[in-house]
Amino acid sequence: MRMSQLFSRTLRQAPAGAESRGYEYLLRAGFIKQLGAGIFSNLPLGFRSLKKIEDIIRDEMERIGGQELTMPVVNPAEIWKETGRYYTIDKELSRFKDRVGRDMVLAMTHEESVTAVAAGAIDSYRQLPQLVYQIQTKWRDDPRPRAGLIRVREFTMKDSYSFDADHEGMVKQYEAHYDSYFRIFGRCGLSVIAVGSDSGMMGGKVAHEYMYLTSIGEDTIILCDKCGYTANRQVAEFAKEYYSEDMLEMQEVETPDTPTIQALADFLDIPKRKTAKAVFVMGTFTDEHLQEYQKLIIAVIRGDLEIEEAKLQKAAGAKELRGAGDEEIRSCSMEPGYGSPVGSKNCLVIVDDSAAESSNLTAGANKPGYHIMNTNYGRDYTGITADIASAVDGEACTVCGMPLRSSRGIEVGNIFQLGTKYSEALDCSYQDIQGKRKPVVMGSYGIGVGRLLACLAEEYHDEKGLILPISVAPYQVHLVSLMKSGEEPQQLYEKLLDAGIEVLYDDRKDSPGVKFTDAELLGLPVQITIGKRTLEQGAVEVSLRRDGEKELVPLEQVTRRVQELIDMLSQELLDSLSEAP
RNA sequence: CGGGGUGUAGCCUAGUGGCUAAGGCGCCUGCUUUGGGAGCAGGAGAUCGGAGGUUCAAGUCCUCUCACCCCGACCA
Repeated sequence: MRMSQLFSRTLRQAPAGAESRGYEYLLRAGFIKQLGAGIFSNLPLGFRSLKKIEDIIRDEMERIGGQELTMPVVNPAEIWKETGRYYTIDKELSRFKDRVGRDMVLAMTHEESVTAVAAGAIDSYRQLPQLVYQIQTKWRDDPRPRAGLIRVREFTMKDSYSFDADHEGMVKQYEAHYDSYFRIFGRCGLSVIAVGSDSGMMGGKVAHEYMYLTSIGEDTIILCDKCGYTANRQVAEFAKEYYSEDMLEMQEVETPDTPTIQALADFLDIPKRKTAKAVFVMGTFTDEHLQEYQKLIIAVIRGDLEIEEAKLQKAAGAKELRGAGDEEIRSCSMEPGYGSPVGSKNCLVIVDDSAAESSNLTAGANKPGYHIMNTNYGRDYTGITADIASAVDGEACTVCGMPLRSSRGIEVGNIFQLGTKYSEALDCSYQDIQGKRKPVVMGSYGIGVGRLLACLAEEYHDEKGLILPISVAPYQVHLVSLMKSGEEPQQLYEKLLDAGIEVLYDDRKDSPGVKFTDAELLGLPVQITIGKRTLEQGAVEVSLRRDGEKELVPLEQVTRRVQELIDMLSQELLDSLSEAP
């Protein structure tokens, strides 16, 4: 490609709102262009990178037996009603009616459609297992898109779906994906870790997320450096210490101006772990007639710990949670700041095991300025016990007991063991060897392609611009010509093309400074500089973007030398694969 | 959906209610220049996000509205 003809142009200044360096460079280098909140165009350079990522994904999907197909972005709402997601997913799922008033949705993922397709295609156990995948546009009307390509509303996702006769088969395909994903991310040059995760709206039990660890990430990961335990904070567990002793009589005490645990502990001069904290939230639930209703939830946890909302939501079985207002709390006979489940009415009580298993905790008296000492779960109040505590730095690992550490990360892929949720809802079944009809057992597996590129831009840049790995850079070579006349640059360009090398040829009439700066901004792995000065020695300069060290290469050896460098860079990425966990 | 912020040319910015809306980058033409974002001269490009209003006079003040960004809620 000639740079003088390139569709996009580089920007000297970053458009306002480019928060991270990776995003800034993608914009300035002309990879992407924003059209609306969370809506981007992929310009030719960005599109080439995305295609390279997609081809790596295709390669690896085919390796584990995947067959590519595509499914429609617009779905009749009917199948989404049958699986219930039409009702359980909120505004994130965009709905509309077609011209005759039929309910339609924009697919945010394709479990429904793939299951409907498979229902017609699969009849017999002989056809199983199956694995199909697509690289398709998804639309999710996220309430808050942000961070450039990290969190968008329209995006390209690789999604694959496995179909098996039984759980064991599904686990096999799940494990194949588990390894395949490391190969995919590795070939793109991105280091990720797999962490146990919440299955969220997908349903199912076992799930992993592939996280790229970065300070700009929006998920919090809990890890154990000793034994390798990793989990999203939403589901991360830790070893809790209980403090059990003989139960004492409840006793009300006056505790003025102590609406927080800290104030209470200071006032009574007791450790926080001797207190019980009550957190009030309103949960939205769906009854058997699919009618929504709200109910106050009081979450009780020992005062030295914090509530993890995702865990609480799951334990309560609520569709969504929001903070409760003071009046809502009082209407259930409790008092904000001095609340406890003792004497509560008309609300759902969820008790963390830390509070349930510890004795004689000081809890609110449900009147301002008073607390009750020596409350005990089971004797003084009841409720559902569950683990609703948030794992934080320094808590003990459940596996090995060593202190846990937290880190920020971005989810670039996920794998779910779905089971039969969708196959049962949409009647996707097969006949087994005994002629018995059974639902197929499914798995679903996603990779955000654009998000992956965004993570790579985040990982691979310096103060001058991008330094994308050779496997995903839009071109392999940036040929910079400083000549104002002469045939040599053009001839070299054609020679490289003939050798099958991907070249971006800067044939513009700009000054050397402009060209070098742009070459650094785009950051193509190999740079060739050809100018009068080099030609006097019958040579060109060749350098790698990542270190900038220049070598003089005779004209007739350029193609071979550049090919060597490309092979070396490619091999490095492949070599790193064996190191994957 | 709550809180905060910003909308002036392709990009970044300036602009006490008062003359024809200013500058830098980029763009076009010509000349010069060519190993690190060149120089000179000339030029194009803005219904100041939109709609109402106040005023002799609105980019500037008021109301409404739209869009985008950030924090939170939410989420892959």
